[in-house]
Amino acid sequence: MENAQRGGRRRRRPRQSDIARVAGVSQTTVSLVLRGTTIGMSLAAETRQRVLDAAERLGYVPDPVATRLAAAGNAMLGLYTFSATFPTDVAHSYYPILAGVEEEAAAQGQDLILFTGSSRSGTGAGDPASLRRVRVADGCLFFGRHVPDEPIRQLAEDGFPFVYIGRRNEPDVPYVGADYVSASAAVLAGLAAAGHRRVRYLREHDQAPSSADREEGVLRGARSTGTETAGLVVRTDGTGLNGLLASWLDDGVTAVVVEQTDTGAALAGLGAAIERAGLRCPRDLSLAVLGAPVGARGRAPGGGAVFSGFDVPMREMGRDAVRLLLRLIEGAEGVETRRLLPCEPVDGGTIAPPRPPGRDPRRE
Amino acid sequence: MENAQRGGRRRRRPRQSDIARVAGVSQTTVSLVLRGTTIGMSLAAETRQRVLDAAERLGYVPDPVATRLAAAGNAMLGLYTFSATFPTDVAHSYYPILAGVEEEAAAQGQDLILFTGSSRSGTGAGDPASLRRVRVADGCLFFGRHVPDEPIRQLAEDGFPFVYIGRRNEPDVPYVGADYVSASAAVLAGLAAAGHRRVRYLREHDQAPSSADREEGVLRGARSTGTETAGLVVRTDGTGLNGLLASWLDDGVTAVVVEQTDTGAALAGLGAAIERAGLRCPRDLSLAVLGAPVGARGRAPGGGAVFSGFDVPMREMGRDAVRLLLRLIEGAEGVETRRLLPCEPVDGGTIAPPRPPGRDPRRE
DNA sequence: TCAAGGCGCTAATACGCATTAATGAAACTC
DNA sequence: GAGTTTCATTAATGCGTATTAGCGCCTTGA
Repeated sequence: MENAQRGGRRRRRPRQSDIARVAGVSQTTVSLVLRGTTIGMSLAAETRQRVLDAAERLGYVPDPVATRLAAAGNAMLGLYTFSATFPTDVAHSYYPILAGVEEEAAAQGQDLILFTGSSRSGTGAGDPASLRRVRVADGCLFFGRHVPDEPIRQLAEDGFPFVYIGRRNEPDVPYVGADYVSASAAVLAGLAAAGHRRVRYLREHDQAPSSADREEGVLRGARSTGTETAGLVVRTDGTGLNGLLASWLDDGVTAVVVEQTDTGAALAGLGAAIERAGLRCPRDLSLAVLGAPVGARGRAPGGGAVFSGFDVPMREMGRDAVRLLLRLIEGAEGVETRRLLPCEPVDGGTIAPPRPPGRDPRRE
Repeated sequence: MENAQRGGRRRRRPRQSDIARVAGVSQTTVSLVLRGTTIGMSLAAETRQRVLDAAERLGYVPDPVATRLAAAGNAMLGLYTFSATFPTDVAHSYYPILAGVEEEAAAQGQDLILFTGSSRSGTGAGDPASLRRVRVADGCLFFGRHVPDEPIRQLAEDGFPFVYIGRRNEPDVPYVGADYVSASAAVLAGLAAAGHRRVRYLREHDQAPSSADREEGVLRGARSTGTETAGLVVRTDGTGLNGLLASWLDDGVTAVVVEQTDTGAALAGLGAAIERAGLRCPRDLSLAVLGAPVGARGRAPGGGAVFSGFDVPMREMGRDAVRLLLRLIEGAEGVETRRLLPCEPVDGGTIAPPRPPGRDPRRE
């Protein structure tokens, strides 16, 4: 239909059969020679040379499309996200995943298809029709905080290979996630070691496995270190943070732990509240961030210090997800299909010993 | 060979012949129905519906490779870069292009295939074989500072549609670039308006169209504003900047213009030298940057001000390149295939009137 | 009643390459 | 010299889709 080659006087690209004619052999022989597939085959050196010469003379280059068709597999991995793929505001947060995926895919000789379906149809991210498109790839990676279960189950039933980036609760769903539980517990341990006993954990309202894991880690860490757990967990939609902050100070809270999600709303809001209150960190209040994306870590309010907490190994998650997906595609047995990667602790400058009891930083 | 289906229970992807069997028609009919190619054909509405139902039920998606082999389009655009696609250090510099491309591709209902030049063959980025893979897409976008000409010419000869992101010198090569010449000239005009007459332009050593354009713009701007052109252009490999800076001050230079490329080496080096010399900007020296990527603009040394200069409309270049490519794919006539987009001037805080003649900022 | 034409659908083929089964010929065995 | 084993090559087929050239049937007009 729109094949440009039909133009007319343009010389058709030479194919194997052209070489075959020139060299006086069959197309099969040409394929064998050029492919180097001497497995179980043997070719006369003289014939091989004739073919190579002819190929050289005609300027033969293999057609990658035909090659892939014949090889019954198209060496393409899909990447599908349930949020719009590249929204500007989360760019920094998800970019390392993409970078890691791309990097490893390239290393493995796979091309990457970015499915843009989520943003297109407008019917929301999980549109089943758009999701089905991923099947053009040999396998697919999924990521995004919130995910529709049903269409995925369909794919799973069909035996289509896929891997989530991020932990999932559904059984039998392969994923590569981050060990938020251990990392969060470690942060609480660090605060306790610095002397903090009254802490608040500020998290967003929504429900996602990664949020649940952080909360679990925080609670676990608090319990095992003697940190108070009453009132520890606080949910926010990003509003009323001024009031919250004030009440915490009234209560003698000396450290705040903040969940960092892709939007970063909680942290940004709290940072603004702290600056408005004229507080300095960590002198007046210690601060820790759970899961700042590597390389996009912000600066603490009023201080310019790097946030203490931990980094999420986004890039490595992307890489590992590709490796796992390829194992699944090749049908490997006995692969561990649910992996949690350790998070890198960050010893920033926002944790200090607590201020003396009774001292109200707002009075100074 | 690498046929993944053998795993056992994985259901093969349904093809048109499967649909045909279920619907009780021929594969041809399935193709006609799904393709919507009713040109000169007529199909019973009832038959059409049966086919559509079967396709839906089986979860059919067309194989992009086979589709291409049969000389039809598959609604996929390629994106190929000659540097590794996502090297960490240039991440911020190229990301907006990717974002723009993705955004527009999604809006146009096209998926995106990321081809990584540096992939399997290991023979380097411009490896011809690796480049040919792009043909599985309907068309392809290219970007990267340095580019091998020959393989591209091959594609062009075959009538394969492609667009460069970034200006190219070769005639007949479609591109979407940035108007560095005008933007650079405008920066020089701005410096002249502030009173600067003795200026230096620091550029990197390599040769790329975008660098040549900036230099041309600088010279043009200098000539038309009475700025000295002798010794204006200085090339650097990033070393010896301390000495350079000292000699400039000796010569009474009051402003420096720096080329910002994807590596940002020149700017980073100069910034360090300025800080080491204890200078403040713009009090002691005015500074302008040619082509800071939007959103990743750094801060001036010792001042914290935003660099004056101009922004490169990377995102818009990405978007426009997609639009142009689609026009080429559909074979539109009379399309302007070589486009330069205007750069956004940035009135930052690093340009001030020159210090009084004879005053040496190092003595203070 | 017959040719002309429209309708609804399919058989056959092309796309370019990889792979398997098979063939003919030469070399070797006893 | 009949049977067996290598060796070198090829015919045939498949990969999944698009397109071309019909085929049989039913109307229509004369």
